[in-house]
Amino acid sequence: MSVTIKDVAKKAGVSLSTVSLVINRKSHIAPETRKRVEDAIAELNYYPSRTARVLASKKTSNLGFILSDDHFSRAEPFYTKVFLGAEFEARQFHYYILLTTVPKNFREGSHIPRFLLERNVDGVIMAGHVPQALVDYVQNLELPIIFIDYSPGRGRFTSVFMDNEGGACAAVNHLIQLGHKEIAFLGGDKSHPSMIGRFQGYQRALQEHNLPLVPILVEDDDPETTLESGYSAAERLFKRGVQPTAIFACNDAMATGCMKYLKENNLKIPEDISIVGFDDIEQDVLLDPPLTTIRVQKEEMGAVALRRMVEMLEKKSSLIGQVLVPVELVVRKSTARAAGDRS
Amino acid sequence: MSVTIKDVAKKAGVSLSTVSLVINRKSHIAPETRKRVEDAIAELNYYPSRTARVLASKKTSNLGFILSDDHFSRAEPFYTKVFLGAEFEARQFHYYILLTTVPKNFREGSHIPRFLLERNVDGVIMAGHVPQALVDYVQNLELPIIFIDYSPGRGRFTSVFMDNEGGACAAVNHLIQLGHKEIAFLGGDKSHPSMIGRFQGYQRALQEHNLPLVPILVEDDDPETTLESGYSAAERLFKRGVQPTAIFACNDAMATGCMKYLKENNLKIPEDISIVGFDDIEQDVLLDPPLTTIRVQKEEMGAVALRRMVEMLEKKSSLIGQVLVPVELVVRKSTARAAGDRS
DNA sequence: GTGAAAGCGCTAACAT
DNA sequence: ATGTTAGCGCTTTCAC
Repeated sequence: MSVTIKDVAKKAGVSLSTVSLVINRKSHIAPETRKRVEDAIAELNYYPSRTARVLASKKTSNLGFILSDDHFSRAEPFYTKVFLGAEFEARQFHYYILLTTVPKNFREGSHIPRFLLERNVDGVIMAGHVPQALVDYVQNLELPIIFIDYSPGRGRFTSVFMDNEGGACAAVNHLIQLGHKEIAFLGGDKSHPSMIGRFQGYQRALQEHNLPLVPILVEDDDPETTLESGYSAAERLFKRGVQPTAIFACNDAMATGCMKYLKENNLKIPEDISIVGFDDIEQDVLLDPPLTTIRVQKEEMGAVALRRMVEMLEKKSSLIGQVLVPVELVVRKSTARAAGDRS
Repeated sequence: MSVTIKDVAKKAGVSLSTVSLVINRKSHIAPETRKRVEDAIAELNYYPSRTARVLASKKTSNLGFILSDDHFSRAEPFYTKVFLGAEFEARQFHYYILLTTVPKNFREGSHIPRFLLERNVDGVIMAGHVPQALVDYVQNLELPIIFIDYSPGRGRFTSVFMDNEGGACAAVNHLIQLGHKEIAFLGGDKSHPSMIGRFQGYQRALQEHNLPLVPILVEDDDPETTLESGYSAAERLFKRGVQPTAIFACNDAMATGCMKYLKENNLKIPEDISIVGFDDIEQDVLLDPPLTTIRVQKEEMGAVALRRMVEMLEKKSSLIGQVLVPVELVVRKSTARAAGDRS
């Protein structure tokens, strides 16, 4: 078979346990002994058998990553990138990630991820909306959990979010600095924490600049936040006879739908009206004009979650709470100085 | 700790190996003994330790799944779905899938997937274009490999493809049955095997119906197959003064670009001209009109690859060759009976 | 600081 | 058909 700890021990002229101690950096080993062992390892190109270590040490060095299937296969690869960020970070800590999906209508009695049944993970990361029944199941196993872009209704957990409020605030500040005073908010799905956060950011920016919150400029009754809802929300907004010089849309999909409406109604972007979105999806640069938006660091969200998990596992520090991943304003061509502004 | 094979043996009043034999369905066990063991397993809610099995049996029950990072995080979740299909299928065979990405510019000296260094997989599946250096590395490890939607230049391998030629042929047949006789081909990236296959399907369909291949109706000089190349290819085509009544575009992105050009030039779809694409990407239904296309079963491609891998592993049958996953015509609103046709 | 030895939970000959 | 036993490659007391 392949080279084992025994071979290393023999080559280095020490015992098995010494090699083990060197590998695991436990207790103190005489520098020269350590060197001999390390040389032997290098020469033999030795990699400890993960399986044997797991069996002997009672920790699996595996992490579960659970997503609902519809989230994962969405056209916008948000969660794919989150996973990528986590997987990349996991390499550093020598964890394997076992990725699996559960049906969005998961309930008691559904197929349970194998790595849970076999108790083959040290912890699990769940991204996006996951079924409560699954959360309960994992909790019963007493496995540490980290949520990404989600937090279950009951219980206290650690969750990683993007900075929705800060991002929205930055977006609206950008508009204000361009001289806009009549800034509409286009939103939807008011129950979603992200959407709530973004609306709060909108409010905060206005407030900080002593601009009034004009209810008639806020259009967020749609239950969805899609391209279509952006279009119809814009329609409803303008049918009210308002004349905003700028619009903050709660995400890029809605911004895109809104732009479609504006164009069809002969409003020039950004000459007549500026618009900024949120998310920085890939299509943004293909729009005409390219959309100013808030960039979300999806990979970083995954990486942060992974580091948090490792902390919980290794330092036993079970600090509970939210982690906010910073976002960033990306200025493209859909925003310009307000007409008539000469500040 | 948790319940072990020992507990089961004691409870069932048999030896360890009997339990092991029952679990692994090897040799024949008296039906009643088997029943006793199975009852004990059920009662104790016993799951064999995967780790211990791996250590004792020399097979990892893990499969590596490698993608290049840019493929995986594309906006169109093609490979995500392929992976999903493989992962889902893997559950049935009790394999874990270790998913990782490599940079597209991977070369000797790059970071090598950990599961390869640690020899912790029984085989590897690679999807999309993967670096030759990696392929060589895996081959040196003497691990079985299956490719999806790709096949390396040198060496003989098993690859899973979609049925490009059959799909293209079905698409063009559909047009012919609608009475079209002047059918243009819009393609690009002539070096890509998929594009070659699709052009062959176009040819075959014409041939089967005794229609001539008119070179001036073929426009495939663009090195890309994007929305933009679809637009410019259409432009070049029509600037030649031809008047096709239908167009087969080699993928939906090009079809979309082509539609944009047609609309700008006041050609009505499908009244004046029919168009069919290939891929069935999610945006198709949002187009105006919704695009008739060829559906590719992405999940099935992953599932097929996985089953093939399991066969290689378990039956040692190393049948080498291509596997074609069937595709399917999806008729929407972009195709209609040819004007003036009354068959 | 280093070595000896007892497992970790299972499989796989080999006996019976 | 079933039991006995020797590992698989490593970690981890416990001596020295």
